[in-house]
Amino acid sequence: MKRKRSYSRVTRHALSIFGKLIRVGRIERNMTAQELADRAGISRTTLYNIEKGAPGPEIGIVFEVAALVGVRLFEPDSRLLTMHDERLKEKLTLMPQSVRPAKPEVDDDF
Amino acid sequence: MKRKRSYSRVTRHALSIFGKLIRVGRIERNMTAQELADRAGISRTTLYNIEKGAPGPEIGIVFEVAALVGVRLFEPDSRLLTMHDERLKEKLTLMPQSVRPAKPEVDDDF
DNA sequence: ATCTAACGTTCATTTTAATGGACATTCTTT
DNA sequence: AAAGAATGTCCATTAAAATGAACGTTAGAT
Repeated sequence: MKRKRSYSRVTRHALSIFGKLIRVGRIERNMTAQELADRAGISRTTLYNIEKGAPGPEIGIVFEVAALVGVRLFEPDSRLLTMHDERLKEKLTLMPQSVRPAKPEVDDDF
Repeated sequence: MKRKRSYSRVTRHALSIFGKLIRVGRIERNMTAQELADRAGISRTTLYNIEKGAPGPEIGIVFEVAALVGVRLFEPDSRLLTMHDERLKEKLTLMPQSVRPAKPEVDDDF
């Protein structure tokens, strides 16, 4: 079966930005593509795809590369960090363990 | 050849947080795992791995899912957004096009 | 201006993720 | 407490990413 996928504009945009951030970080740190690839334990081709903002690469690899060049998603001042792991875990326990879809077809999210 | 990979602590942590954020977002929006998976065009198994914080899933898919439940990497107040695409492109053109590794083995980043 | 190395890009092969099914295990509502 | 549904998790198959080689192009140091 074919599996062609589509990505929303926001996703593509985020990927593009993320790739550029990594590239900028790498150049600022004076690393060659090969060097960074080696340190990350990946091939230069994969790094190329990451910097290009391709949707395919594994998220773990991308995060790893990002960390290597100082690009962090959860910066100290980021709103996302405000809720770090433990907090989220707590919050999660306070929420329903399984979700029951709303009976009526009323779309309540807008 | 074996290709076993290792991920740094920060990477694993970031993945864990990201997965939890998605899960919280999903539950808040009252979606079942199957629903969200369908909307994202992926299998429930993959969503399961994403929420678990596995490093394997494609970054494009993860970003897409995140967007669907309202988790945005580049929030308005995020430092990362301050530099959006165009700015980064500019900055990039002002930087060297190719990096030349420092001659001496002096490790200058610390 | 030249020369070397970093970069952009493609491609066949290898390795791994995505899938859908299946089943046990909780939740949640009745 | 019983039922039904949502979730956790494993597995074989299928589709796609990661790799490394290759090669032309371009930037930057001499």
